[in-house]
Amino acid sequence: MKNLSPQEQLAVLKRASAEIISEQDLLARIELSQKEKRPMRIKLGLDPTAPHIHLGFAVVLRKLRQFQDLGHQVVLLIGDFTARVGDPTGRSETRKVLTPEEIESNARTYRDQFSLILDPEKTEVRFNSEWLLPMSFADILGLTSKYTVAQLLERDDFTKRFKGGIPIGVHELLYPLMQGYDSVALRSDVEMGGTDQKFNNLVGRVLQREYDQLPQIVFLMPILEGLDGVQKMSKSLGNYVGIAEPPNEMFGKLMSIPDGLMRRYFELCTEVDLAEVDRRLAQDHPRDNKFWLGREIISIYHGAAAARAAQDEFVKVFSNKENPTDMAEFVVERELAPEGKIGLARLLIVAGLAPSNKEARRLIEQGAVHWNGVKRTDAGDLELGQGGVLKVGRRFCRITSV
RNA sequence: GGGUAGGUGGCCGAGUGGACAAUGGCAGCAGACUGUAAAUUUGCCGGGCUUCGCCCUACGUGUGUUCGAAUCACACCCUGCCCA
Repeated sequence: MKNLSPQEQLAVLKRASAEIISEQDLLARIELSQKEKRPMRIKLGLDPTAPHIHLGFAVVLRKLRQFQDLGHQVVLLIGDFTARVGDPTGRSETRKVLTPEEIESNARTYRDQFSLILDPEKTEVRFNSEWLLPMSFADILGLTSKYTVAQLLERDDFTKRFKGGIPIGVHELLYPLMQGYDSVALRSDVEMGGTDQKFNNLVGRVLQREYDQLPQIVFLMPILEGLDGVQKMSKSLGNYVGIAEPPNEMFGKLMSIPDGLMRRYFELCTEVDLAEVDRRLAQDHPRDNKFWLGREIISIYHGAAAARAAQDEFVKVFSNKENPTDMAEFVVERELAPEGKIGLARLLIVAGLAPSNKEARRLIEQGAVHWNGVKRTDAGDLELGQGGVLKVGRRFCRITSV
């Protein structure tokens, strides 16, 4: 793939991208890179607190992987400094400064996590405290003098907050500048991000010019909607599919996306030809198409065999209402069940199937709880006998007693 | 620095001395239906318990007034807006 012409590279890269600022610049930079035999430096900024990669994040990472396959250098920038200073929600706790050892161990964690998609050999991991921490107030004034308040307020969310009377911390105003300065420090040729990063990434271009560098190309990927189909996929919203999740989990979650989102997922999460997708979406049963989608995505991370098995398991459990092949196990200690009996509500709690007694009783009353396939609506003592399968809503747990 | 409005459960947002664990909406959870989709519909939605009931903790923080406070007073903290 390395030997592709600049035009061909651009064609590969454009697939599923949202916006490239600008395409001409990118083409020219690729040409420059070939002429100078110097790989382009592709920057992606990351929040140090999110080492759990989901499909939405993978959209960007898989694009980075393409850059690598085309022979370019990926630089993962961990915003450890930015994160420490930044606390938009205004919690009072200040994050502690990382020790060199912690930084090193974090860097390893990142490499491990990201190597599920990226080629670790071609990935450079950097932390922005490296250059932001030593800056003096004079340095900061120098940096801030290169930008105006009006320019910063152009950012959409700042404008909204400003007009809506929602507070904006001065330090928040500085974020875009810090991020932009990262590009200067890294001498990045391309900065990758979701469309929500457009403003920040553009600041990098301006600052690079100020520091006599070629402005980076801003390469934006679409933001993938989460399982709810409305909000962006994110860990904190809980509407995500992690790429390291077990195949069965992934399959189940993917089956719950709205039908209308299937094409989008095909486009952003797989390499399947979109013409083929459109053809099948138009004629086949949505359920079958969603099965197909699930298999395609899972194949990327777990292989085709695992994907197939995940579908079979899904059919077994949810279509045929059988017990899953694998389920969580919980052993009831003797103290908990003196005479082989335990309160059902109590059992749900200790087995981690309900967060509180109240919630457990609620679930029981509402008919969400089955013991060995029989619905139990009594929160009272349960005869454990030889043990059995406890089902609460969609979750299963195998119970055994000692 | 002055004036003014405000801080309520995951979010939005009512309540302005007792009937308030706090109307309503969203989100969430569970049941029915189904393709673990959508739509629809029903119930739940702070916690504990010996659960048709009882108890504890909660309405920015702290004190106080009251038989009784989310609601009143005082102080403090925080935020918006206007003026300087």
